This record gives sequence, C-alpha cells and structure tokens, in this order.
Amino acid sequence: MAPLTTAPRGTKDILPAEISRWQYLERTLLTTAELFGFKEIRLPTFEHTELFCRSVGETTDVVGKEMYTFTDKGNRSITLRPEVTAGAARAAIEHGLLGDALPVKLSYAMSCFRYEKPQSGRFREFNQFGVELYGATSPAADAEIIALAQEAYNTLGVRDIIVELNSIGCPACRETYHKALREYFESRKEQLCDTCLDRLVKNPLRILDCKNPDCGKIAETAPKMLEYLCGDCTDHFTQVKALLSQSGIAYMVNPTIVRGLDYYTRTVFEFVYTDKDGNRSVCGGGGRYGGLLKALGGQDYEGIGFAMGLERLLKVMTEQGCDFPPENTCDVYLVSMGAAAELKAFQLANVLRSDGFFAQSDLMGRSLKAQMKYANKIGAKYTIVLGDNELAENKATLKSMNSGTTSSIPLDDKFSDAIYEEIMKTAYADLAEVAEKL
RNA sequence: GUGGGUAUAGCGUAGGUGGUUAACGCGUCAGUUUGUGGCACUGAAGACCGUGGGUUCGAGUCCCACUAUCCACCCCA
Repeated sequence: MAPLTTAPRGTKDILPAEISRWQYLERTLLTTAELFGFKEIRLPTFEHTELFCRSVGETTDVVGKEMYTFTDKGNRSITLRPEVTAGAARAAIEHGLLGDALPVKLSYAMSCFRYEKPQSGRFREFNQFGVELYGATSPAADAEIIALAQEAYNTLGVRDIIVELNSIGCPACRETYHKALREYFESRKEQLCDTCLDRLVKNPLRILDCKNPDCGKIAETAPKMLEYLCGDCTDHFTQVKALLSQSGIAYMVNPTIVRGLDYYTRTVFEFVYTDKDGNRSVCGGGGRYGGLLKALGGQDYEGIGFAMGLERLLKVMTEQGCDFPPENTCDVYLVSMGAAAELKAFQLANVLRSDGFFAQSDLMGRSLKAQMKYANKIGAKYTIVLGDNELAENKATLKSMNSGTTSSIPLDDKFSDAIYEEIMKTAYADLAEVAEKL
C-alpha cells in the first residue's frame, strides 16, 4: 500500500469500534487512582533529550537505542517521551508541586514512544497508565502503589496476574553487591554470552535478567542482592512485604527483577501475567526511585511509581474474555416519510438531544423500510415513524426495537417527557421479560 | 540489531503443474408493489492481485530486489 494510506511502522489507529473499550480502561484506571488520592497530570509529548539521559540513564536500552530524538528548528535536541516518570518529575519540580502538602500523588494515561521492532503487544507508540508518588520514604508508600495497581487489575476483572517483588538496595549496599557480582561472573567469563560480557562492564545487574539459558544457569547461583542489602534496606523490604501480606495482596519475591531503567532504588516490582499455556509477560512494573528528583535539580525527596501498558492490558483482558460495558447506542431513531415529516424529524431529534437523549434522524433520503433497517443496524433502542398522518394528528408511535411494543406519543412540548416515560415503562417491561426467562 | 512467516475488493479467504472479462463469504448500497427493522431472496458497486524489475508469445500464479506487515530473540509496557 502507498505510504499515504499506511500508518507509520509500529503505530496504530484506535478505531471507533474499539474506542469505548479504551475510554473504559482509561476512565476506570484514573478513577481507581483517584480513590487513592492521585490526581491526573498531562504532560508534553516531547521533552529535552537531556532529561531522559540524566534520569533513565545513558546505558539503558531505552535511552541508548530506542529514543525518537531530533533537532528542532531552534537547534534544540528534543525527544518524544519514552516513559513518563522523568517528565512528571520535571513538571513537579518546575511547578513547585513538591512545595505542596506531601506526599504528592500524580496519575496519568498517555502515549510513549520507543524506536523498537514492533511485535505482539509492542508498538513504537504505546499507551501507558501510571502513577507517581513523591516525598514519602515509608514502606507504606511502596505497598500503596502496589495495592493501587492490584486494585486496578481487580476492578477490571483481570486474573492470573501477580506482582513479583525485589529490592535492589540503595546506592551504598548496591555497590558492595556489584563488586560481589563482578567477582562472581568474572571467574565464569567464558560461559557468558556476548551481551552479558558487555553487561559485566556496564551494569552486572542486568546479567541476572539474561534470557540465554547458559547465562541463566550461572545467574542462578550468583550472589543475591537480597543478601547484600544494608540494614535499612532490609527493614524497608521486610515491611513492604508485611504490609502486602496484611492486606491480602499476593506477591512473589523474584530476585532476578532488576528493571531496565537506572533510576530505581530499593523496591522494584513487575506485574506478571501467565497465560493458559504458561507464557509469562510483563503487564506493568515500577519501583522506588530515591535519587531521581534531586538529580533533576529538585528537593531530595524520594519517589515511587508504577506504569502499565494499555495495549498489553487490553490484550490480556480480551484473551480472558473480561467484561466491557456495552456501547452507547441510539436511544431514539426518527423515521420520516416525505419532506414535511423529514423537517419535523430533524427538529424533534434536536429537541430530544437537548433533553439528553441520543437521537438520530435520516440523512440519506431513504425509504421507510430502509430507515427501519438502518435503525436496527445501529442498535437504536426505539423508533418513531413520522408521516403525513402523524403530522395531521400531532401524535406518533414509539416502537421498542427490542420487544416490538408500541405506544402513542404527542408531538407537542410534552414530546421528550412522554418518550422518557414510555422508555422507562418499556425498559422495565423488557427487564421483567429478561428476568422471567432467567 | 538478529532470525522466520505473509502480502488477492472495507474484512476474511479461493485461485493444482503460468493461458481469454480474478471467484466466494461477510460488510456496503438498492430492491422484493406502494406506512414499520432483525430472516430469506434478487441485483449493484467495489481489486490496475504490496511496489519495481526479470523469465515467457502470455504471470495473481515462476525468479530477484524493495517495501509493508506479523511472529520470535534482545529489551521493555
């Protein structure tokens, strides 16, 4: 297909047929966050490149090779956000949000951009829902973020998803751990894959995450971060786990979780979905970031956050057959015959709309039968046929497309009220009918 | 960045060993005698068979390249 009729690689259109699902997801997630006190924030799509280099980290894949970076006409280096945490932190600092009552709680639903090779559940522009919390060092903050994410999954009816937890310590204890890790892998260098040899120099933590079976085997017996945590970090981790247990939130400690972004300290976690064939996929993740705000020039407050990929969430929900709210369809379709009736239908449709109904009338000049067909096709709940007879008698027949029952409606200023009344009546009747069948 | 699959109407597909107007289902539109939808039936519109080369008298069908797309690895959401 010609470039003009093809969306760029890795992007996709969200079509009218699927929009109600997306609106439902975003609405539900943001509302859940609100229950925990998180307020939505909306951020620019692009930021100064430097922001991501400084926060996410130069050595990460995200910054190293996946950013959409360009120079604008003012000769600034600009990057489409590959994630939201950095931009949110920047905005919080810039607008003095951290001067407000602590903790500061932010939520968002926005798209992010990464130059990756697209595949199942992975796009170059993808949508994330997430939350950020600033100013709290307490383990309860970590637990609350995890509880929020779990609550979101529960509310949406997602099953077979569990949070896997780890602590990667503070900079102090991580240094001793890095040393121990390097020593361990150094002595087994010959068995590591090429990328891991590279990781050994740059960030030995990532070797633990390697999918190569040989590396995985070596990693199994490698020193565990959890054994190298300092006293404070150990306490913190213990309390996070205790809080989760007390709240009945199931979790698993997974010492191999290291996360791909450099700003994390202490608690890191991933929400892992296991499908019926046993395939695991990460549906969301997050963690605490101790030094990020300060590194960006803000107060020395800690932050903690979580993000989930909406495309992946939607995929999981579809696989699991989760319920979505029914689509909003036309309440009343006004069928007209003849020029005078067409005029009247147009006018009455407007009356209905200003009274809050979802109403439509014919725009195609179709025959009565064709209009009825159309009304049926778009899922109209009721139809009203207008012709010369109705105009003469100043009343028309309201028909329930569900049950076929009809009733008379005056074409005067009681129009909307009469329709409302009838709809309530027949809706109850329809419900009763359904209930009886059950 | 590495490896594999696929590209035929809006969607889903058929088109053995190359041969005149590319087929079917769904969808769309119009009808089935004039004022009532869902079913059924009739008809219509809609594809230069991803793009560009090549082989051949002749290619949707064979070969090459490119592009797009899907899947896996890497990494991540």
